[in-house]
Parts: sequence; C-alpha cells; structure tokens
Amino acid sequence: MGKNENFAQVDVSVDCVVFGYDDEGLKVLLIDQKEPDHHPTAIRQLQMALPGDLILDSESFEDAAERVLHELTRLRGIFLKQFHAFGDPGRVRDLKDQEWLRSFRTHPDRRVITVAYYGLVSLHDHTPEAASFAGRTHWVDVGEVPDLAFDHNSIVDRAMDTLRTQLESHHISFELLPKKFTLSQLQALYELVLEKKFDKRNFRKNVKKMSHVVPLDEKQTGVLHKPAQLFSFAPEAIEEKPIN
Amino acid sequence: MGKNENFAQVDVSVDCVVFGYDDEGLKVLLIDQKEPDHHPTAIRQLQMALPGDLILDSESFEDAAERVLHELTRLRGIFLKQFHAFGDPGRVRDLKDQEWLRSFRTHPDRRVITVAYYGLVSLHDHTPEAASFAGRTHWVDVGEVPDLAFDHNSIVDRAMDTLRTQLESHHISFELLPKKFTLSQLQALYELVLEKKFDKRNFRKNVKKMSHVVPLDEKQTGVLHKPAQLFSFAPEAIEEKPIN
DNA sequence: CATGCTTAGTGTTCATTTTACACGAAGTTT
DNA sequence: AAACTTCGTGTAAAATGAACACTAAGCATG
Repeated sequence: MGKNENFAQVDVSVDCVVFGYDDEGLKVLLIDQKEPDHHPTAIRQLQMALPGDLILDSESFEDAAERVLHELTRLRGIFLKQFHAFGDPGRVRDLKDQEWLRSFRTHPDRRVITVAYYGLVSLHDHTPEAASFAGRTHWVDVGEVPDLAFDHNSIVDRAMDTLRTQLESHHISFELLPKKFTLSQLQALYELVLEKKFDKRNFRKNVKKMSHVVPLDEKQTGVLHKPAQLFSFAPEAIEEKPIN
Repeated sequence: MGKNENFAQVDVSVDCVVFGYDDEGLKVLLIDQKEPDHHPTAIRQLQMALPGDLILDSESFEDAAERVLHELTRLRGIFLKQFHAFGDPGRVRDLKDQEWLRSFRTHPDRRVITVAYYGLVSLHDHTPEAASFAGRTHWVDVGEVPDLAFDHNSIVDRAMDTLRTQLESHHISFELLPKKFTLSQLQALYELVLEKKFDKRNFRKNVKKMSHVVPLDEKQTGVLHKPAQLFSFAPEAIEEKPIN
C-alpha cells in the first residue's frame, strides 16, 4: 500500500440524544434546523434534528459533545455518554437534507460520520434553559418524535435501546430525577423506560438494598395527599459493596 | 456559524480486536507493523498493532472492518461488532508512532479517529489462516499483550471489558467455540472470560434451559477418556421464549 | 484382560431470592 | 366529618441458586 490510496475525505460530527424526564414523561431534546439564508422559508419543509455539529480541530469527542450541546441548546454540565458511531456513506445523502448541507457546509457533498452521545437530565427542578433557547429547541415526547434530518431517527432509536439496557445496570436513573425524589417517582421512571410494571412493595424492597439511594429526613410538600419521604442519590456509595 | 470554521481535518480508520479461543486459552490477533522502507530495521523497535486501516470512500464501517481484517490477516466472515469510537486528539501523537506515520500516511500529522470492532473466532476446527499470514500475524494470549502502537492497548482493554459484559447477555460464546462443542468446553470458556469458576452440575442445568444449545447424537472422538456428548448452537432458537 | 487413569455425567438438600397480594395511615379538599 | 388520594408496610408460597460426591465410559498399560 502506498501513500495515494483513495481514502475517504470525511467530516466528523457529534450528535446528542438528550433525554429529559418529568412527571409528564420522557422527552428528547430536538432543535429546529437553521433556515438556509436567501431561500423562501415556505419552500423547505421545517425539519427538526438532534443537536450536533462538526468537531473542532483539537477537541475530543466528549468536549465536542459538551460544546455543541451548549451552543445549540444552552444545556451544560449534564450526563453524556458515547453509545455508537454512525457512518453509513449514504447517511447524509437524502434529498431532504441537501439544501441544508449546501447552505451550511463547506463541503456539502463530503461524507459525514457522527459519534453519538446520549444525555440525561431532569426536567423537574429548574426546567433547563434548553426548554426554549432562541425558540428553536423542543422537548418532544419519545413517543412522538417526528421525521428528523439525516439518519437522526435511527440514532434516537438506538439511544433509546441503549438507555433501556443501561438504566438498571449503570446507576443512571438518578440523572433523570430531581435531586430529592420519592420512590414512586423512581418507580414511575423505571416503568416508563423499561415498559413494564413493578410491584410497589417489591420495588421498594429492592431499592432499600441499594446503598447509593439514601433516605432523607424530609417529606414532599405542596402535594394534595399523604406526602412521601424523599430520597437522594449518593454517587460515592455506588462502588461500596459488602465484603463477602 | 459560517462556512469557514476551523473544523477538524480527520482521517478515519477502523481497528479490529479479534479474539480467538481454543483449549490453550483466549488470544488476540495482532500484526507486526509494516517496516518503513529505506530505514535500517534495527533503529526502530518492532511494534505490534491491531489490524486496522483507513476507511475507503464509499464504505461503511462494517465493510471497512471486514475488508481491512481480510487484507491484513486473511480472516474473513467472522463475527464483528462495533463497540467504541476512539478520537482523542493525541491518540496518534506518541513519539513511537511518528516514523511509521511519516512512512505510510499521506498526512502523517493529521488527526486520526478510529471506530473499533471486536471480533470472535474459534481456533479449534481449522486454525484460521490468520495464524501466520505473511509471517506477520500473531495470536497473542490476552494476558500477554505487549506494548502496541498508538492507543491500541486501551482499545484491547476496552474490547475485553465489552466481551466480558456481552458474553452472557448476547449469546456470543458460540462464536468462540467449534461448531460442535462439549459442555466442558463451554464451561471452560465462561470461566476463562468471566474469571470465575462454575459448579459443573449447576452450569449444565442452566445450559439445559437454553433452547439455542441443542444436543447432538454424536460424541467426541480422539480423546483419551470417556467421550463427551457434542452440542451445537441453533441461532434461530435465540428468540424463542416460552409464553408466560 | 485386569488395573489404573482421566474426564463425563447425574440429584438432592438447603438457603436465598422473587413473586404475589391488601389494608390502614397521612395528608388535602369540600 | 366525610371523601379522596397516594404512602407505606409484611408474609407466605414458589422459584431459583448454591453446595456437594460418586458412578460410568473409554483409553492405555502391563
């Protein structure tokens, strides 16, 4: 093999599938694609997309994901984890995406591969700024994700699969809950993501075995029934295992 | 954002961490890095590396992984699965890798990101050709992997973690065994990969519950003791679950 | 052909974990 | 005070997991 083979000229992007959770359900954070200048808006159908963009020169994937997410949605400092790289040669070749590429990319015909991250954030406490940054971000229910730009629908689907398989094994449910949460909230989250029901008493028995879920001396307020005890998450306790 | 930002110029490669298994243990497939021409061999220390190379223009990651693996090791048609993308800006900046990059890459200073695949193959039946293709491939015991080029040691480590977590949940152990295998071989594989011992009787009870492990009317031959019954793997039975 | 060697193959008991299941308590609203 | 809503709890039965030892089958040897 010499020096002049036909290796791919490639742009590299990161895309973030950010899941937000509150009592209304599990949402995905989407942005409206920028409108190309000098084109009548009406001609293009509005398209939503995952927050994502090309990586910069000396930036790791992680750094790029954090930067891009912040630039496009104002969200910052949330849990983010790489889950898959998407690189099919045709993934940005769809007709619906051509105008946008020609407007915003130096090399609109260049192949683009993307490293995808999933993110988790609680929508309970302070609704994160992303809720309506520049009027161009949207929290969309995971069951109602519209047709998205590029192959972003597959990316969302795969992120959802990843979330499902990692929710139990990776101690990440807490990223989706308020800092102080009730066991009913935790159970509702599990039931929503894993799409199955849990028995209340058995669920609570199991939680009591998890040393990283700590009961607080505090109760729910502002609720129209018996207030529940609040719990919080102690990250440092995750690796504490009893000595067998 | 305009058209002329400082986006990364990037080369994209795939790297394969192929695990081979036989009665002697679990091995990783490595290649000797090509020697730069016109340089006295003695100056460079020999370096081993994962089989990997830049992807071509219209080639998916999967296709690239299969092609590169075949070109460099003659292995073909094995189980391969993407597990992580590695993209740290410094991952090909180590001094030890500079001479090689300058000899074999059109843009030796360009950032290189890699999409890593792990592969599984049985070394029992027909030792795959990779065993000594061009005298430049080696099956190295997973416990004795030397210092490798670039960040390939981290890639191997992460592949090993992935194998450990997916062995039980993804029905992949069979990729590492001969088509007809004994339960003792299966158990030895589990014990080696998961680094723990299983009780023989309990292990066999569990296997009998797996509908995709089917007993054959056939026994081991050429063995100097009581021959064991042979089993094989029925991929189509994996999704068969009893109706609860 | 008898003995010894090596790995194959099998069942039961006990401990632990998982499942199924219903009602009084603590607040709020009217 | 009565009605409403969610909280929070225990027990028994079933299923699963863990521990444990001997006979069987084939081969090699003298």
